[in-house]
Amino acid sequence: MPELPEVETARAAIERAALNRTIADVDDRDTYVCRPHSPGEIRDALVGRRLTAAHRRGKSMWVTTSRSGPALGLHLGMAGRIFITGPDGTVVEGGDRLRGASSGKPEWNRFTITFESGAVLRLFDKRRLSRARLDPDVDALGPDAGEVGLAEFRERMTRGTAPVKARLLDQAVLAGVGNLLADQTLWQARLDPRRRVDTLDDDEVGTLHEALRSATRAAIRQGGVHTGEVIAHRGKGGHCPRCGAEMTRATVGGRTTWWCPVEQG
DNA sequence: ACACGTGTTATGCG
DNA sequence: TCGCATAACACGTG
Repeated sequence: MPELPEVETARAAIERAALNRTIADVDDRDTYVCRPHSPGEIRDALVGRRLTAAHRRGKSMWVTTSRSGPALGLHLGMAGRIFITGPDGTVVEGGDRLRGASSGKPEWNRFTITFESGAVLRLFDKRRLSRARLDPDVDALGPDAGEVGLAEFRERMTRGTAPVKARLLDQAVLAGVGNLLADQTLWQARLDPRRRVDTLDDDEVGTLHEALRSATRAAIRQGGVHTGEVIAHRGKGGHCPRCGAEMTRATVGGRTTWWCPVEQG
């Protein structure tokens, strides 16, 4: 689920509901999610401090802490979510449409911060591909996909010979695009996902850049990549919402890819 | 039972 | 070493 738009939603939730409260306890016992730390390491670094600001680049978040403490890096992996509950236990962030914090097995809470107020921040993940770690290295990431300017986008996108979809998914080139946002963006730009980046002309690069911005912003505004017009039509028997042609499926850039064979030819 | 998967990263190959 | 492709990771879901 989580691509750039979902992560931005989670970041904003932390900003609204979890800053400037003193941390009373941290459950960091999941050694896979908290790797490479050992149990208690993150807890010891955070207890007594406050979260002071929530940042994001692409799909990576990091939260700074008071008294020059380490930053807490959070990554939602493929299925992670952030839930925040108030002192009375009600879900104040992350509980969209009745599916609240109470649903799901307790062991799917992979990392938990309890504040002195009684409020709780939880990293919830049915899988275990989410991650919590201290002082994450975000320097290897490319510029945020929602912010990158045209000149830098062109430079980074068109180097080499990879298929354009694979390049969009490369977090070192551009941070934040996942499989669904890539398909939505390419559909909006009317580009074949298999097109080699070195064959794109200036117009196509410009169109792609604009499509990326608009798809990203729309997804943030509407609450997730699932709201993209073409996303519901990915799947067997799906049709292009513009021209009605049957959607084509193949693996591109190592991921399942759906596109309109007529318009994205 | 088995294939699939919205992310990241180690490994392998030319 | 670079650029790219693939497997592996963990584990629920259809």
